[in-house]
Amino acid sequence: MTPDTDRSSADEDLSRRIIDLIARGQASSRSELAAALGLAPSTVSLRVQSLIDAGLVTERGDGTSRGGRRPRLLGIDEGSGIVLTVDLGGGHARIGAHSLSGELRETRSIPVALADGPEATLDAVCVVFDELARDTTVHAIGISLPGPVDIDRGTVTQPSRMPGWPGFRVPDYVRRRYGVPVAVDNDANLAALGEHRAQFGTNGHSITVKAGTAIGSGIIVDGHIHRGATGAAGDITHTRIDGSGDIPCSCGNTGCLETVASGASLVRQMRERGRTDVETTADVLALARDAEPEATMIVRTAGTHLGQALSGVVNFFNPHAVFLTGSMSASEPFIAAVRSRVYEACHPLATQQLRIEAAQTRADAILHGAARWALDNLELPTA
Amino acid sequence: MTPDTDRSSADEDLSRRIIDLIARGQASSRSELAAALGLAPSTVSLRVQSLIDAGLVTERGDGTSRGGRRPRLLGIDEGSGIVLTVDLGGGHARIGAHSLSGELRETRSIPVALADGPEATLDAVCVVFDELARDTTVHAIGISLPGPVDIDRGTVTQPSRMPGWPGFRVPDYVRRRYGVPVAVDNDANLAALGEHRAQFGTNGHSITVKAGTAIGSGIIVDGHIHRGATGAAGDITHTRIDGSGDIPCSCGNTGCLETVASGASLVRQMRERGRTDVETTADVLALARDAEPEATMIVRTAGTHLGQALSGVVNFFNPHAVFLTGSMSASEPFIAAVRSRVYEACHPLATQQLRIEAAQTRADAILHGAARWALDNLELPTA
DNA sequence: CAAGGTTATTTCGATTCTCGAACCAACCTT
DNA sequence: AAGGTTGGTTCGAGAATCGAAATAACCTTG
Repeated sequence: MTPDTDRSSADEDLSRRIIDLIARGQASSRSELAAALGLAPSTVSLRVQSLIDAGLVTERGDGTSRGGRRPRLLGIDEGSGIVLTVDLGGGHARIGAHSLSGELRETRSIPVALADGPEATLDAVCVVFDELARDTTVHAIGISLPGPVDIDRGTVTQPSRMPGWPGFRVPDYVRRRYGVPVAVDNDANLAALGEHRAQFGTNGHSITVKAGTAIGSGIIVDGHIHRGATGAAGDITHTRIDGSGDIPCSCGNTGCLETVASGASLVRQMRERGRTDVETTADVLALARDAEPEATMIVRTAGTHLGQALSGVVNFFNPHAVFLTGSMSASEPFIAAVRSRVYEACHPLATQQLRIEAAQTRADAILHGAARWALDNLELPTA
Repeated sequence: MTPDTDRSSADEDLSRRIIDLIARGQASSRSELAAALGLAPSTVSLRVQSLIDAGLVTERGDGTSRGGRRPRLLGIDEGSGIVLTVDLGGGHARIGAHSLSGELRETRSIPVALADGPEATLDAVCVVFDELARDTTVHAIGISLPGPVDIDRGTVTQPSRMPGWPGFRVPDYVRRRYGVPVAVDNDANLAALGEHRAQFGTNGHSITVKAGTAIGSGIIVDGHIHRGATGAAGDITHTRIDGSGDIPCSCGNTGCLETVASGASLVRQMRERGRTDVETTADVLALARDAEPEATMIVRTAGTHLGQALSGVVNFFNPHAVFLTGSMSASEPFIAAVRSRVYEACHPLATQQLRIEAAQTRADAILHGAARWALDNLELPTA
């Protein structure tokens, strides 16, 4: 239970809402902003001016008249600086440079070994950061870490998987180098944030499921990441699935979703059926894409199982949308099976407005989310 | 997706936080408030004074010195007025009078027929309200309705169950009579709010499950009710339970939690075993309390099934606590079974701080929640 | 028991944010 | 060209907060 440590003052909030409205194209002039925010035109004007002075917003010329003076169009100042992000994975880091509106402008990929410890890993990333920021200024940095993260401290919490990392304050280390706000979170949460904000902005509830070799999810409540009491929220991989054949799971129980719907389990199922040429999730998906009957059936069944697990979650949480990412989300039969099962098993009131879709932000969902999260933590002018 | 319709201005928020801190005993003097809120002493002093002037806060004399001047103790002004609440149920209405700190001072119960329509029902409730408010003023009113509610309009949304109610604006009708803010929500949400606020205040996440003849739940995210996209959140009764015997459920599917763990299903199970003397959930619980082996076993099994359903929810949502209300929550074997299954089936990180307990607020959880909700909607002085 | 340190609260300008009303700017229609 | 319409700014007023200093009431200690 966190105390009252609002990172963002109430005053910064207005600046943030203005930027959000502009970035999402929901308001493009001062008067539209005033209408959308319900504030006096003068208030908005002053704030917009300070955002322009800070290099965050810029004027884009005049719009078309609606019977009177033409509005002066506003846009995010794309030229004044960038946001840097990195998605730290097992063997490599994916690095992104974004415009101030969050748009991904450039990506790089470098090999990293997390086992070398945080300093070595982050130093390697910073080399690329420096390149990307060569002739521009950095406004904020967002970092995605694999596994549970303590947001307030910016540390990895799971002692096991990443030697040297637990307790190491990632934001402090990186901030010392760039002097800008550094925001960290885990990959599942950031993918969810990226997709959600692209679709709904800072309203609404959604779940973003990553279905690949493993299965994980991130939860967005009212436009913000729900991390739960211990930062463990979003774990759906150990949901018990009926009729799953009681296959033992790494967690010690049997019948978990993971054992029947993860990419790893699909590979296992194919090999059990004699297809020893299959070695990765991608192999299974490739076969299914070629309409190989057995692979297609197995992928569909996995979708049904995931749909079964999601139906419980949808009934409980009643989101506006469920987004699917990860390699398996590229398979139409998979998505169709998920959809079918959820709509069949859920209460009509819960599905009446529910969207179930492949994520739009695709492969770089995590980088998009990291950029959003970094922008959420941007220091903004207050008047 | 609701637009920017903050019911409570940012200015009222400070007053609300001050009252909350005082009511929960987390601050009892101006200086403690200033420290807890991170605000200047002068700011707090001014606001406290206006709350005293409004009759919401009062001075309770001096505290003990800690080496200097003694603090002037603050308390909620219990004498200046009350909050009225009503829990509208199928055959009767439970009515409560609360102090301004939310404490339940007096309860009444009257028979009502919801089928008579909203006017007749509410008029009957108001007669009791008038009695309870005879020599005092009413500050706010909270109303619990059975079934889904549109919070913004204050209407029942399900066309089926309550003839004459759908579309009827309950708050408007009652407000015309008393001229104070009237807040409505459904029973599950209010029970959850009442229990959560009593335990955690406006922080933290929890689920409150009502296990009685039927099973329902309310969700609290960060101290506030999570209603979901269509107001349907909290539905766990149709979670599919493994090894449940595929009993058909009212929802059209089979194997729902409801078919194996609801009070109604316990009665059915007992009768199937030849105990035709059992007619209600209470009968089953009475037998279990008397250590009747079959009843005890059935209750335990129901607890295990509920625990199974909750384990999925706990992994996903990662709450600080799961509270149990309803008649079955009085059974220790039931709670023990729930606990046992959840701790067994959940990821350790999700259960590491998890509390699973019978609700403290007991029978009047809904009235407590209605009072909290009403107080959340109280109109407060802004300076 | 008086002096000096400590804690609690209030007083009092200064600052910041917002508003509303008037005003200016730029456009359209006729 | 006149009058209406929309977009935006200027400016004084009001509200909320702050910081610093003043005041109040207490404790400790020589």
